[in-house]
Amino acid sequence: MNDVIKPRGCTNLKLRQLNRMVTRHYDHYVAEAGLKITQYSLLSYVVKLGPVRPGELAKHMQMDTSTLTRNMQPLVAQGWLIISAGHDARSRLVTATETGYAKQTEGKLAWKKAQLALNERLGTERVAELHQLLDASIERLSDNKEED
Amino acid sequence: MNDVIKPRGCTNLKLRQLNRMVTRHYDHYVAEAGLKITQYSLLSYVVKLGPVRPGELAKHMQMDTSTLTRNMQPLVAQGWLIISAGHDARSRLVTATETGYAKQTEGKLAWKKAQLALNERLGTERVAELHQLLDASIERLSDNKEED
DNA sequence: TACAAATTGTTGCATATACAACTATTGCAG
DNA sequence: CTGCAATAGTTGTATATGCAACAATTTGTA
Repeated sequence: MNDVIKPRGCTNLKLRQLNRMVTRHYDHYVAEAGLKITQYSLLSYVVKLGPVRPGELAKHMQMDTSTLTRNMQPLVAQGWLIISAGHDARSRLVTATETGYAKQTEGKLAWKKAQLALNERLGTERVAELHQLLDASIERLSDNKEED
Repeated sequence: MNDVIKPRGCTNLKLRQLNRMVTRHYDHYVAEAGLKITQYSLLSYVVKLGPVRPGELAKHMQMDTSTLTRNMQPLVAQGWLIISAGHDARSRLVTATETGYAKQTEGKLAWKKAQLALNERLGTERVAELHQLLDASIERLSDNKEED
C-alpha cells in the first residue's frame, strides 16, 4: 500500500465555489475604480501584451474567442479599448487607449488592496501555495494533448 | 528576513483561468449524460440535502439566491426538480423527482470518469493537495467576518 | 390592532462563458 | 485561374453569476 492521499469530492465544484467567493471579494474592491475584476484582468492583459490580435489574447487567457469578443464590448464602450483593423482584412488589433491605461493603473491600486486583504484572510503562505498549485495545474492542462 | 514565499500575481485571475479549463473538461464528460457540470452539481446538492429551502441551498453552495433561482429553471424544465410550497407562504421547497434522481446517478458515472481523467492529467497527489487548499480557503472565507 | 422591521424569493439589468454555425478572407493545390 | 481548405472573428443560443430593487409575507412591538 502506498500512502498517497486520494482526492475526495469534485475538483470543479470546489474550484467554482472558491472562484465565486474570491470574485465577490475582488469585485468589492475594484468597484471603487468602476471596474469588475474580470474587466480589470482583461484590461491588464491588453496593457501587458500591447496591441494584440483577439485570437492571441484569447489564447493567453485560455478563453473562448467568442467570450473575448463579448467581454471586450463593455471596455470598448467605456473607451478603454480600441479594436482596429489588423494587417489582415479578417484580423483585428486590440489596443488600450490613454484612458484605458489610466483606468488600469487606477484598478491596480484597488486590486492590490484586494490581494493583500485576501492574503490576510487566508494566510500569505497558504495563498502562495495555492498559486503554485494553480499555476502548475494551468500549465499541465494547457498542453494540447486532449486525446478525446 | 523570513523565508516565507510571497504570492505573485492575482489569485482571482489564476482561479478563473483554471476554473474555465476545468469546467470545459468536466462539461465534455457529463455532456454524455445531457448535463452541464454546473447542473450536475446543483442536482447533486438537492439529492444530498433532500427537500430543502432555496435559501438553505444557496448558503450551502455559497451562491447568490438570485443565481440559484435561475439555475434551477433548466432543471425544473427538464422535470428533474420540483419547486413546491414551503411551510411558509413566502418559502419554497426544492425536491428532486424520480427522473432527477436517475439523472443524478447517470451524471455521477460521467463525473467519475472526468474526475479520474483529471487526476491522471494533473497527478493524483497534486489534485489531493489542491483540494485541501481549496477546502481550507473556502472554509476561511465562509466565516462571516467581512468587515467592510 | 396597526405599523414598522425582518425574512424569503423573484425580477431587472449587466456581465461572463462556451459551443455551433456563420461570414469573410487568405492560401494552396491542381 | 479556380475552387476548396484553413484561418480569424462574430452571432445565435443557452446558461451562469451577482447586485439592486422589488413583492409578499411574517414577526415583533407600541
